[in-house]
Amino acid sequence: MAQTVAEEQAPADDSARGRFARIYQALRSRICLLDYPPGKRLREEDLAEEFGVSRTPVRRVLVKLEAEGLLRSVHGVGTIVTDIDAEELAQVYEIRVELAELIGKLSPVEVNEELIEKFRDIRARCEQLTEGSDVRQFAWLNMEFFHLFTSLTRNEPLRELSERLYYQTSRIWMKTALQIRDYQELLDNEFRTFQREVADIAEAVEHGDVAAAAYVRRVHIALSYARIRRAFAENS
Amino acid sequence: MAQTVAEEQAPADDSARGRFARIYQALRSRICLLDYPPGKRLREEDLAEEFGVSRTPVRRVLVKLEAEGLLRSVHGVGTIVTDIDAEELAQVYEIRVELAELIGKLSPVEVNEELIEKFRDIRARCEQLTEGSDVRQFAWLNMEFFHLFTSLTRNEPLRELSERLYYQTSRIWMKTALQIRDYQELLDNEFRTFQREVADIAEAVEHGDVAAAAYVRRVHIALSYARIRRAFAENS
DNA sequence: GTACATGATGTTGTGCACAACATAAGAAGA
DNA sequence: TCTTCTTATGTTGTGCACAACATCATGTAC
Repeated sequence: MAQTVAEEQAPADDSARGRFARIYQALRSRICLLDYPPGKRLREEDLAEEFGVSRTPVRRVLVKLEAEGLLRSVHGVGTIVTDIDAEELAQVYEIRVELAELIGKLSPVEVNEELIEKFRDIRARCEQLTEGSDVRQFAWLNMEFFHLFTSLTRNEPLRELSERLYYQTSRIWMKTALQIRDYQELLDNEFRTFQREVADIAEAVEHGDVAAAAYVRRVHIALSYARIRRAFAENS
Repeated sequence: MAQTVAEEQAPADDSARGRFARIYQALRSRICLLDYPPGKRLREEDLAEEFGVSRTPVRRVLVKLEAEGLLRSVHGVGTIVTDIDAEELAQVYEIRVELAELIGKLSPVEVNEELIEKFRDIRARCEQLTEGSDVRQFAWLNMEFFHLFTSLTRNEPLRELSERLYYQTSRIWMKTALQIRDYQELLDNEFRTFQREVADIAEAVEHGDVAAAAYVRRVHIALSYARIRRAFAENS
């Protein structure tokens, strides 16, 4: 199964905390990568069986995911992956844009060779994205790059907030893209744009200019949202 | 007990969601108002007994509060109210300052008479804060005013983020204030400053200038943090 | 045929007993 | 006296049976 790619980084720790983290990351990845698309109904017992535990620890994870706005449990009905309507999506993007810029302004890290190397590495892997590539691979790289970008600030709470908003919106972005006619054309275009973004930011980091990198990111987030919004309005 | 003041707004709903909300708000208020100071160890069974339920629904609430950074459960030890060290506090304030300004910029509400009246009302109640007033009353008004201020934006996710950061830091601010020698002098000064802040913001709202109100708020948050930081450094 | 009542089915929520774990006190040995 | 192992105690974590709830199908009265 493809989702093992997303879950292989899970900690091997077998304590209570380790199990919790493993299940949590697995479910969050599946939601983010659309293995569990918005509206999907999950059954606690199925998950419990899959992870080899009872419903109790699974419920713990579900409560946390619900607190983060990715799930919603309804008594007697089920646990449903949340969807986001157009207005709320716009609101979250408004904030994401601002937070992206703040990552370059609040407690930016001092750039060292190791960090530069990480950006070079992911840039190289992004270059391999060709037209017609797997959407899933794109989503995965996007997520990986996001985490690398947030590591540009030492402000841990800011990283947390950004991460939370990212997991709320990136999946909706992807879901919307897949609904569009000729979505492959749109996606190919997004692939190229993403490659330019990664390249620009990587170079800014190499010059030690974290603020510039953040501003590039800000602009790309805003433009990416504007593009898909327009495409959706034109031919949904 | 004084905390009933904070909990009387709880919904009377007796369904599962209603119980959950009631327990959640009660515990969050207690943490925010220092009834449960940082480091305090809670026992699930005590809480269960107090609210007339078993440990199970209580644990649900605790998991959510843990996800929000207010609690931390440790297997075999207990559930502990989190503390925040100086560095993280500074980081959260950095963000709060920026978010306060954003509340005036992203999807501001159009001011109507009802909203103005609410600001007039809380302003009048703040004027009654005299020197030597109850710290608890101050904390409560502060919280109430915070919620009113966040209602200046229609951006719901932004409100949520602001709320989360507020509950994380305001209690630490208060705890720090109480540790300072001659804290009554500091607090009296803060009372007056807070009254000015409320008055300034209320007037900005009356003029329909939400952006100005938000900027005043931004400045006050930053200055408030700077003052207590200096006071703590000088005579802790 | 339609509206409504009633039961069957499936899901999450709750209560409770016990396991896993951490901590501190105490005993045994050097 | 100090160290170390053991044990007692208290806490959160887990598993399981059942209650509460929502939904859909079925049947019945009109």
